[in-house]
Amino acid sequence: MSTTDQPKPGADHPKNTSGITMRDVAKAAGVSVATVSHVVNDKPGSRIGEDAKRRVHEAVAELGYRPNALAKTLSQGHSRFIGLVADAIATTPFAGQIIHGAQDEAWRHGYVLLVANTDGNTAAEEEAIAMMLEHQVRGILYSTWFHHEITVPDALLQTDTVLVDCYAAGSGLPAVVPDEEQGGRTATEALLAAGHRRIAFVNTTTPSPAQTGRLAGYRSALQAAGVAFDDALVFPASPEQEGGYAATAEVVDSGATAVFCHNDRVAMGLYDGLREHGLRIPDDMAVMGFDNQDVIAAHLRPPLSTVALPHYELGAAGVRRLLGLDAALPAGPQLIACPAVPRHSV
Amino acid sequence: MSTTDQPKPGADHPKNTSGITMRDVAKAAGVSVATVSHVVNDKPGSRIGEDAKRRVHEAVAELGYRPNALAKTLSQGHSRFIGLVADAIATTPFAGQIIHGAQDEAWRHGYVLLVANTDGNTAAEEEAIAMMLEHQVRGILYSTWFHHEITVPDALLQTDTVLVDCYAAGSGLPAVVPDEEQGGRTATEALLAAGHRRIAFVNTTTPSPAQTGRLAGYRSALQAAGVAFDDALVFPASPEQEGGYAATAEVVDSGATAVFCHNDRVAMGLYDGLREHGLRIPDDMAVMGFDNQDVIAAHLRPPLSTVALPHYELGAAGVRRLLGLDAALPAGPQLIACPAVPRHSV
DNA sequence: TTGAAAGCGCTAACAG
DNA sequence: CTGTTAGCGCTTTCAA
Repeated sequence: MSTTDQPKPGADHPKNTSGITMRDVAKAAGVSVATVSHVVNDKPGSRIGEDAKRRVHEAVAELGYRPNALAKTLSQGHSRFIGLVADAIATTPFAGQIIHGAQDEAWRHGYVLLVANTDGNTAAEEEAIAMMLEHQVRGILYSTWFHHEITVPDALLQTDTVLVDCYAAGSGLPAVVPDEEQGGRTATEALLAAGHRRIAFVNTTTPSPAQTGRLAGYRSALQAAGVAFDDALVFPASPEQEGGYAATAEVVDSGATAVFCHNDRVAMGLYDGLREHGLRIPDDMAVMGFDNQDVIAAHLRPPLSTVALPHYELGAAGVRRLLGLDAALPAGPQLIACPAVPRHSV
Repeated sequence: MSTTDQPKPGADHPKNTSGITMRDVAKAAGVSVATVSHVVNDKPGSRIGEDAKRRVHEAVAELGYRPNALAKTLSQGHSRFIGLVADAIATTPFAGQIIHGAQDEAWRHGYVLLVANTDGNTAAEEEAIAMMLEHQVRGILYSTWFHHEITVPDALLQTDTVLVDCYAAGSGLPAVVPDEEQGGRTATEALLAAGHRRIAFVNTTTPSPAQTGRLAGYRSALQAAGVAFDDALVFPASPEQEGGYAATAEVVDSGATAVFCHNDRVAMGLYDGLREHGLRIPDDMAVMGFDNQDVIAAHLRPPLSTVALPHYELGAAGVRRLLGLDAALPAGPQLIACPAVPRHSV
């Protein structure tokens, strides 16, 4: 009597999967499990007779066999899991896009994504990483919903890790982040290209790579265009609608004919302010945003020209980096371009 | 010579996990693997001596042992994975919140989330489900980013499934969806409570549970308050800013003193329109939104009072349902409440 | 061209 | 109280 037909002792868990194993297929096809394994995985260099092959395929179809990925992992010694730990998948659409990009790319290479949210809570983070390690992940993507510097949880060092949308200076860990400076330059260039010379910049008051990077980009674009940088043209504002609204008067008084806003939300606030000043966009004032938050940018009146934060790409590049798929890579964080998204505010 | 010290044949894959197994711990602690298993899992009813226990714990710490969750799954016969297939995790923040809720709740019960995005593509969907089945998931959460009816992919029938934010009429599959009608009622009641009697409703033109449910809620609130329903007070509009903006004139002309908007984006458009009409919110016109899209609602001027779509809760309730944790459940879709989020537009 | 058999790391009887 | 011993489903030599 084979071991398969005697009922397993405590076996009464719900319908797991089909329950058919490779052995069942082997039996049905009249071959050994080794053979089944070979044809199911289409093993290169396996010399299996056409006939046996056919019989196996038939049996697989007949029985509705599904390989058990976990058993495969165990015997092979390495899994096809990639862990993604995020500090906030809920707050903004941003993190969702990182997940999306990571998932698609992982998928493309036969990996599946294990996700965990930590809400920025250290304990949850430790736990999440531990869980991923226990699941033998190929590596971990550690991501944050806005670009900033972090200190790496120790546990991350126990596996291959890629930082996504964040970086850790001395850690030596590979990181993938948006190219804030190029983004700032791109935004400014759009304004310059429309003929503006007196361009205001409403920057955030929050210290961050976005704050310094976008400013640097703004300056470099100005310089490249031969326009002198004027300190009096950059205005600090909280990075939300309220900040943009509040900055309106100053911007208008500065005599600028165009504004580059630190982000789309600021631009949205500014739209309101400008309207109250009786100014039309883009005729009286051109405005560029940043982030390309669809809910906002695409539906303001007029639709907002902006620069996109490449979250999807960050996620995708993160897994490529983890899998060692990208060619020669620079030292330091890998920069992902922020493309212009022209609409009608310039 | 034990089998452990001879180098494995083709073993040269990257640093997986620590690489130390239970056997190593057993050896170091001078006990058997069974004993280690018992203490590591703190098995109830296992009578292990304090001393042995201590030695095992020490060895675990010393060696940095991590249990291999996959091996555990294999030997136990069932995994701690829950699959989440989503049609669009990127487009809106909504799907992200479903993932978040599902992840938190799964976590709470010792499960981990496997996510897959399908972009609504049937082939990707089949593939995603197959992959989850192969990973022996405990069950699958099939979710959509907006509430609507779907037809269930066959493959889903092979495991326990819960529909999240969608439903399939004859399928018999459990579903968890937002209570649109209660939401509509809640929104309307807020307006009623502020003393309004002539309340307009800008509804979407898209047929959906949201369209009919919110309208039903609006009517029932009116009726409960003894206000006659007036067909001339409901206006169709595309469910975006543009729709709300376009509906402004009609709403104003209707003589309504308050409006319930199908969603926050419509409300945002209406804000613009109202402003152009020189009307103040809420003094000249009170407005209620729906969805509670943070980027918008919290930052309009004045901040928008609205009703929240409970995406986080949908995800969480989905896994609870899947795990059979919720008490007696009604036939038909399980309704999740849409709570009011009062701000300053009423 | 195919099969037998030894594991992968862990759990779960069952025997001492 | 603790150790032995079968497996879980699959891959992979190695022999036939």
